[in-house]
Amino acid sequence: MTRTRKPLNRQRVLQAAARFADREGIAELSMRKLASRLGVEAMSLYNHVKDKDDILDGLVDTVIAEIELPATGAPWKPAMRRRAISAREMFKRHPWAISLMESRRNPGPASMRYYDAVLGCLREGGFSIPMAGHVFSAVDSYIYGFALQEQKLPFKTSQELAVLGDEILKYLPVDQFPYFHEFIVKHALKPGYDYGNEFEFGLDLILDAFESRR
Amino acid sequence: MTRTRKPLNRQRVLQAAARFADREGIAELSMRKLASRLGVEAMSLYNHVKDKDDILDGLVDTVIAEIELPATGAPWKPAMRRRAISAREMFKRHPWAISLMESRRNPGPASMRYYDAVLGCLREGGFSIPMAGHVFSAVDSYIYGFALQEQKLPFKTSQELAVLGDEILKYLPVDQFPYFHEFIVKHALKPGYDYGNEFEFGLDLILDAFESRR
DNA sequence: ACCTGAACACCGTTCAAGT
DNA sequence: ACCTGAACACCGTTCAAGT
Repeated sequence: MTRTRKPLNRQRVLQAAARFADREGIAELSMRKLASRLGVEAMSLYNHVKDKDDILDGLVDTVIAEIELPATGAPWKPAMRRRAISAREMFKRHPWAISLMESRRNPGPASMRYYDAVLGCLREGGFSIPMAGHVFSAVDSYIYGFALQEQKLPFKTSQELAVLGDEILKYLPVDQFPYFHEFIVKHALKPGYDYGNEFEFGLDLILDAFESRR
Repeated sequence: MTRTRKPLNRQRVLQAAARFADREGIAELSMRKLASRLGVEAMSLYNHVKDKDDILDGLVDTVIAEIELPATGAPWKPAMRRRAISAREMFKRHPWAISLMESRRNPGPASMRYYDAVLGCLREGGFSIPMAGHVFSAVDSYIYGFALQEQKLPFKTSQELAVLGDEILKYLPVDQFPYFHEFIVKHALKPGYDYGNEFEFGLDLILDAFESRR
């Protein structure tokens, strides 16, 4: 009995790798498991990608491609705002992406298009070259760092925090950590607290500051 | 022949792990290699740490402890500025730290002290609790994200870029990436360009913005 | 052209056995 | 109390052999 199957290719390998990482986490991703997900042996993957590093580089470019590009010629501020929010949503969908960004140094085509579109939007929006560099650096640093912090937090909302509740206060003696204790009790535990809301506050603060310096 | 040697302990294991990561990179760190660096077999490490995750958690706390804490009661702005610069220098010393921050979720004592000191400096500096939360979130996001970007860059200065030189321009056709091309040729390749200088620009932009909203 | 079995040099971790 | 040898269940990658 012969089974027919779609032949593999680089793109199908990368798509499967992204799905796997979404579900199981990037730490679980191995050549053997990925291959078995594709109904094939690990060694077969090497016909379509160079090695595991190549897969990881490819994954970074795949997720960068999901970020909404700012339109060149559109008003720079709402355009930057939208692509920042779009980037953050991508990091929420693929929590493993942030750790991959860090370790990968080879930009793929989607990353190149991203860089060009952001710089283009800023240049056409009236920023000098050095100033466009400042905006790019500050805004992207903020996006990546926020995504990293959001992921690192053991809780995101007052509800999640309330579940930990007394547990967490035990590790937070008021005499040793008075300000941290105050922050948790008087602020983060209050209904409606959601760390995620901080994102747009900081983003708008940065964008406003650049607007007045343009 | 019996060799006497200092008995191991958790702290010595963590110190050796940090030195190893500084020299060889975090990806190279294995229980076996670390043990051999300490003149012992891998299994011995399990007498002093729970497992490899415990070492990684410990490493995060070790490097956080290297960040200069803002003094409570000191003027908030220079204090925030100094600790931000101190944090960035720590990430330069330990490039592997940023990737570890991402994956670790259990804050150790040094991280707790850090949170408390930063919040304390802001509260005593006249910020309301929610505003202190805004500052903390924005500034720390910026620090982590900048460290991540700096590490991801294939070049940091115009000199390093000049070495890549034509190599890089080959992958950057002007018709396909006009703005990126412009940025590299007219700005980043100019003598004196150093991406590291962006750090304080963005930092001061954020601090100034918060000052006017305090 | 694509896939595979066997092999190599690694991992983290456990467990019983040593001192 | 601390260290170790052997073992287990994994890794990524190569190579020659299959179709």
